[in-house]
Formats: sequence, structure tokens, C-alpha cells
Amino acid sequence: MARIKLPTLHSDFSVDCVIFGFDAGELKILLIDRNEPPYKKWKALPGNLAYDTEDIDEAAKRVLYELTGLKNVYLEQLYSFGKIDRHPQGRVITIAYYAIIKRSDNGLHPVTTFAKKAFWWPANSLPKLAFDHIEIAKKGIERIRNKIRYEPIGFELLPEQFTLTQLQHLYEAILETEIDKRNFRKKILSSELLIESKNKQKDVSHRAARLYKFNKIRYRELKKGGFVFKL
Amino acid sequence: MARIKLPTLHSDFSVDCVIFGFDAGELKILLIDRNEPPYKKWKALPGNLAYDTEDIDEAAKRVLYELTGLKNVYLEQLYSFGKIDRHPQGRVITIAYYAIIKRSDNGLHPVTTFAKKAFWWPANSLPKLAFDHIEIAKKGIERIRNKIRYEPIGFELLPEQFTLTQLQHLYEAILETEIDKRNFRKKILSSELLIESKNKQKDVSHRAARLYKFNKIRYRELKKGGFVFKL
DNA sequence: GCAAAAGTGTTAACTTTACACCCATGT
DNA sequence: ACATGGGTGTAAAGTTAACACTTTTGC
Repeated sequence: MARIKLPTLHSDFSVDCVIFGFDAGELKILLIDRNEPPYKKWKALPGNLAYDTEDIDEAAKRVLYELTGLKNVYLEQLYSFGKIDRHPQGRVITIAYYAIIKRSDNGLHPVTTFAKKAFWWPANSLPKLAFDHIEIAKKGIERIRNKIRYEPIGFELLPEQFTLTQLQHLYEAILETEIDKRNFRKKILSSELLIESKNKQKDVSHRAARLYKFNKIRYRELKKGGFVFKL
Repeated sequence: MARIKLPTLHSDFSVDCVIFGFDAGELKILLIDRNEPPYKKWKALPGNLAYDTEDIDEAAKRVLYELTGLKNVYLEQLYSFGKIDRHPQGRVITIAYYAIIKRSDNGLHPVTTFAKKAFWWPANSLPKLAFDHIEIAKKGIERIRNKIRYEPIGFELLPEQFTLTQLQHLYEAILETEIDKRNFRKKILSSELLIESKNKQKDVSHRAARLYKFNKIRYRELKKGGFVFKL
């Protein structure tokens, strides 16, 4: 297997990101169009070779930032992929990360400062992707599905303020189940993780729902005491 | 940051293994004494640079085999570690795996075909380790602790046949809790994951306990139907 | 006034927890 | 006969699941 040395980056491993967003009642993943070989013109997960001078976590943050302009985002390592033939130009291991980002409530407007053309794609009907990116994306979906059951990461996908119905729809979309409205509300409210806002929904053509915020501080406290959020 | 090229392996990433065993009522981890620099004479997790010609999963299997002579062992990727300064000779990313191996019931005799001197160490009182291996080991312990709650991996640590009390002690050791004997038995037996053996314990100076086997086939069936083992 | 989603309680089924004594075997 | 761990059931507390109608608001 030939080993290609790239002039500037000088590295044999890359970082790829599965970036999740929630919109129109669906879990979405941010994809890019590749405009250089290999896999030119293919859709792919955003990623890049890593510099020798940065920790891998930093490389993931950088990729995410270059693509979305966002910092301070929920970002975790997902899994590493190292089949010898996964990259046509030689041995390149990739360390995959997954990120969860908020999108403005009313907005379908994608994030702004792109390095490449990026677009959201429904997580449950992904197109063909370059390299082994389908495998990586599936691992990401599997992870977020498991994680959401025992950590309150769902809030990362919603705007600062949200209604209980929005939250329920999010859980239903990710877990692909129906949830009973009354039971859901009882459970989520009894967890003390939500702060009731004084505001209500605006511009809806029906009774406006109360808005809530996630109480991060309370969550940290509870977690220290051994509390585990469970839906 | 200097980048050292090794003549034969020609690779910038390594594979390290957290190998778990259970013995004398304790969770143990297999360590080696390093006999070359860097960190010569330090204790460390078994690991090695990976060849360019093997998938990373294969590299992990190889490391495990070289050290223990074992194949077909429970082995999963754990996490990748990529701080730039984790290796004194330059940028080396490591992909950590964890393995769970059975040790013969009565036996404290360690595995045989060593590449290096290896020895078991209690997981909850690890010594100083080379590189960032303490961090890796801790991640492994955290993982096995979480995993054992919702997958029946405990059986991988026990001999083919075991008593319910042995199984209970194993859970107690890993989860660091006490478990009620009657509740534990009720729960574990009602899961239908155990096959009652006709045999009983031998050579104990008290009433001999019935032996059980883990029913792997039944577990796979149940799992397909969406069953999740939970202690 | 009607369409659309918000909001609200009770009961039965199930799961989890707490708890103590007799039994079989080896010395 | 005694020491050691093996083996067993029940009741109370807590959790989950099933289920339907009234309220508010905009059009």
C-alpha cells in the first residue's frame, strides 16, 4: 500500500465530523460536496487531515469551526476507523467526532461561514457518501440514539427556549417511537431539569404553548449526586 | 515536534489494550514491564505500533495474541488518544482497545506465551504507568462498568461454568455495590440467559453450588427481538 | 364557531426493594 | 455439632403505561 505524503499537513490521520441538527421534525446531518479528488463531486462528511501540532480534539474543533463558524458546541469523539483500504491513496486512519448544534427555532437558514458548500440531510435517508463515511454516519446515529436515553443532550438540538411538544417531537424523531404526551410531560417536568419561562410561543395559529429552558446548572448539581437522567 | 520514523513498522499510530480479567473477587488489568525506551522499566498497558498492512482491529487482535496466545476474545475499540505530547518521541496517536478474557476457575496461573513479562494488577489500585496509559486504563474501567449494566459481558470474565454467587461477586466487584442475593438470583434467572448445568461445584468445604452456563444463542435471539439485558 | 394544538389526573400493571431463615456438605 | 455458603418467597414502595376530555387562541 503506497503511502502518500502531503506537503503541508504531513499526517496520516484525519478527523471527520458527524454534525447533527434538528429541523422540520427531523434529525439532520451536515454534509459537504467534495471538490477535489479522491471522491471529487461526492457528498461526504466534513473532515480534514489533522496537523501534527494539534491534539486530535483540537483538530475536530477546528474542522467544525471552519465549516460552521461555531465554537463551544457539544462535541465528542465517536470512533476511529482504520481499515487499510478505506482511503484510495493509502493508509489514512480517521478519528470520527460527533457534534450537536442548535439551529434557530424558526430558521431553516443553514450556518453561514462555510469553507465548502454544506447542506443538511435527513439522517435516516442518507445518500451515497465518499470513503467509509456512511459507516461513520451510522455509528453517529447509533450513538446519539443511545446517548439521548440517559443524557439530556436533546436540549443541544433545540433553541434556548422551546415548548414541551417540540422536545417531545425531538425525542420521537430520534428514537423513532411515539411517546404519550401526558406521561412525557409528567416525567420531564418531575426531573426538575426545566425552567419555566414567562414567555409563550408567538405567531402560531393556535393556543400558544409555554416556553421552557434547560437548567444546566441544576443538571450538573444533580449529576454530581449520582442522578442519571433517563427518558 | 520531531517525528521519528521506525524502520520496520513505519507508522505513526499504535494500538494499546486494556485487558480485563477477574480473579480473587477482583477486576484485574494485564500490565507489562517495558524493557526499552521510552519509559524503560515502567509498567504499561500492552501495545504496539501498528503495521501499515493491517486494519486497526487486526492490530489490536495481534497485540492481544502476541501477549496472551488467545484468539476469539471479547475485544472492542475503546477510544483514541491524540494529545500531541503524549509520546516523548513525537506525534503518536494511539487507538485503545479493551478485551475481556476468561481465566480458569481455580487458576491464578497467568497466560502462557508471553512476548514480554505480563502480570495482573487490581483495576482499582493501578500503579504509575508509562505515557498516558493511566488515562486509557481509567477510560477502560469506566467503559466496562457502564457496559456491564446493559450487556451480559460479565460472563466473558468467568469460566464456562460458574455459580450464581460467583456471578454476583463479579457484578459487585465491578459496580462496587452490594447486591441482594435473592433479588439478584430472581432477576438473573428470570432473564432466561442461563442454562442450569447438571454439575455442581467440586472440592468446596460447604454445600456445593449448582453450576450455570451463559446461553449465548438465547441471548442473540432475545437481542434480535429488541431485548436489552439490564441488571 | 371551528380548527389546532395546549394542557391536565387517575388507575392498573409491572418492577424494584427490603428483608430472614432453613438446607446441604465438609471438617 | 458446627462452620460455611447455598438456596428460597412475600409484601410494600415505586415506576411505568394506558387512556380522553377541556382550554386557549387565531382565523
